[in-house]
Amino acid sequence: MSNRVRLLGALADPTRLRILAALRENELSVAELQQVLGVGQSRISNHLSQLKSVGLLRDRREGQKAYYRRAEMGREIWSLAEGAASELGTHGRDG
Amino acid sequence: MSNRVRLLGALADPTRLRILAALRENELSVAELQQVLGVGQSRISNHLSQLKSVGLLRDRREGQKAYYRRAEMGREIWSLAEGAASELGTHGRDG
DNA sequence: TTGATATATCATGATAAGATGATGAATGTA
DNA sequence: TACATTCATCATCTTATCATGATATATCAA
Repeated sequence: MSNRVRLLGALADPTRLRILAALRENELSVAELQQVLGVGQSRISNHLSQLKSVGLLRDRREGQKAYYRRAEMGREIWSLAEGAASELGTHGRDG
Repeated sequence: MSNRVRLLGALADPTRLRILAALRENELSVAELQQVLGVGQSRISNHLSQLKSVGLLRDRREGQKAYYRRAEMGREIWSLAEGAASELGTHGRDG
């Protein structure tokens, strides 16, 4: 599948949009994202992996922790992601 | 699911991106889209239905024919859709 | 070494998405 | 009326996606 199609697919999920929104200002570790989003560890980790694989996130290892942050992306992308994320409840299961 | 998430999901498919690209300038009937994309009728019709349901397309009936055209949308959306569509071969099965 | 913590990955099951072929409804024409 | 055309919808199958729980890997501390 083409990269941009995969990128669009990565954006089309409430959990991933919430992750991206949570990382708007700061990088966060996986455990911190678990806290913020209230979802399980493997679930977070898998979504992070997908977001990283399409280039939306980067990570940084520090000891046991992995910190994730937004990658450099065109404004269009973040604008769209934030618009979509804003339609989701901050803790809503879905959207 | 939230409307914007559904919209992003609608964009995350090669066939739908090719439909949107084909409708860049003119409206087209379902049969014309079949010709242009080289895919079956029910497949086109289902994708058109989904694109319409998320607000990306509008349709117009004229006799037996149904003409589809792009709806009014923020430039971000079309820019993203066209960028993604440009990564797909004009007749490629996938991407 | 042992044990705790943080994260990734694997296996499974449930649900959703997409493709296809068949059928149905509406329109047009002879 | 009968038949063709255009499109939508339905049933089915296959494949992909997502959530969950279990296990594996890596780091750190005692």
